[in-house]
Amino acid sequence: MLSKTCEYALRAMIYVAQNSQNGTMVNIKEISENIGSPELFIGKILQNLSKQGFLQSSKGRYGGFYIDEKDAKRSLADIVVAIDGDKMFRGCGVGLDYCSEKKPCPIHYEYKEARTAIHNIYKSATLVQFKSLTRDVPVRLKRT
Amino acid sequence: MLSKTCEYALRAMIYVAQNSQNGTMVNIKEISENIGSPELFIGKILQNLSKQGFLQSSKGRYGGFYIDEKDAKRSLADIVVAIDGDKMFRGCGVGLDYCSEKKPCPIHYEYKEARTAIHNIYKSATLVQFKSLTRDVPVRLKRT
DNA sequence: AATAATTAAGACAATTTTGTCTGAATTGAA
DNA sequence: TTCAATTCAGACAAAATTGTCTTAATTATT
Ligand code: SF4
Ligand code: SF4
Repeated sequence: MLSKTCEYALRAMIYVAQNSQNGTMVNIKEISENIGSPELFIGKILQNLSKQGFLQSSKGRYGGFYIDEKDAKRSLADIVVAIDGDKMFRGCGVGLDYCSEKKPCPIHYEYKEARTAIHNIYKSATLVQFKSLTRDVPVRLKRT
Repeated sequence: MLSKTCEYALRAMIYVAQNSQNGTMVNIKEISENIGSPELFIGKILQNLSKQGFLQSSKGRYGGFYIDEKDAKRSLADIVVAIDGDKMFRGCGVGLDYCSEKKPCPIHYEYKEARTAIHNIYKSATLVQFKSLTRDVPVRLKRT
């Protein structure tokens, strides 16, 4: 489905969004411990997303990553596309290079519909949603 | 979504099913040319599926692969699971190891539903379906 | 029986993805 | 200012996936 890199990215973004309350930055050690990823690898991933404008970063002591209100409105779909591209949302069910509407295969219409449903789910899911959920029901981002 | 290996496998199985009409075997050269895969690689993949009982093979001159009526009733889902496992059909939307019904994340229920829809599509799609379609509307298995 | 054409098997190789290391740059605090 | 803690950048390394080669076994035809 999603690449491992992309899964780490989603979990990390959710975690950072949840913990970007009062201006304090979240560092990669804390992130990796909480989402169950290699520390330096999630660093690389967030560096990339940071350059693409998905979150803010700060070097030096007490530095780390931060997601402000505006960025928390981004959807999971945006993050997925930024890392894995849109193959998951637009690709073919049996791996062809393009989707042939003219000569569709037996699963084409059903597949396309389901694929669109998945896309809509990721598009309408924002980081804020996960953030606001923190209070009463903490989202589990890691196997315990 | 699916691994490249699995995509090759699906396309090859569809092709072989379509061309297993009158007892003649289909060889890997023909298959690879028609589905756009490396010849020896699809050989390996079909060897594997053959050992798992998804199709028949025969060595020697005029040998190749063959899918009989019974095997053509297998679903695409069976093939996917045989190669990629069931991560696509049962995995989490953000990459956790297990699906937590007790503390679901904001996308859990929608995601689960869509994932099940995808699963049902692959489960109900059989090789025969593609086979019977051959006559009037040939399925395109390769980029032209 | 000899030959040509095919899959089977396992080792090997290339590529992509995932993960690590090292040093530089930056930042806040002492 | 100095120091410690952090991200940044790029090279490097390991692992997984994808693809190839070589030889053997098998089969039908001649
Ligand atoms: S018709 Fe089927 S095989 Fe062809 S592009 Fe669409 S989903 Fe893929
Ligand atoms: S609740 Fe959400 S994050 Fe947790 S396992 Fe289900 S889909 Fe994944």
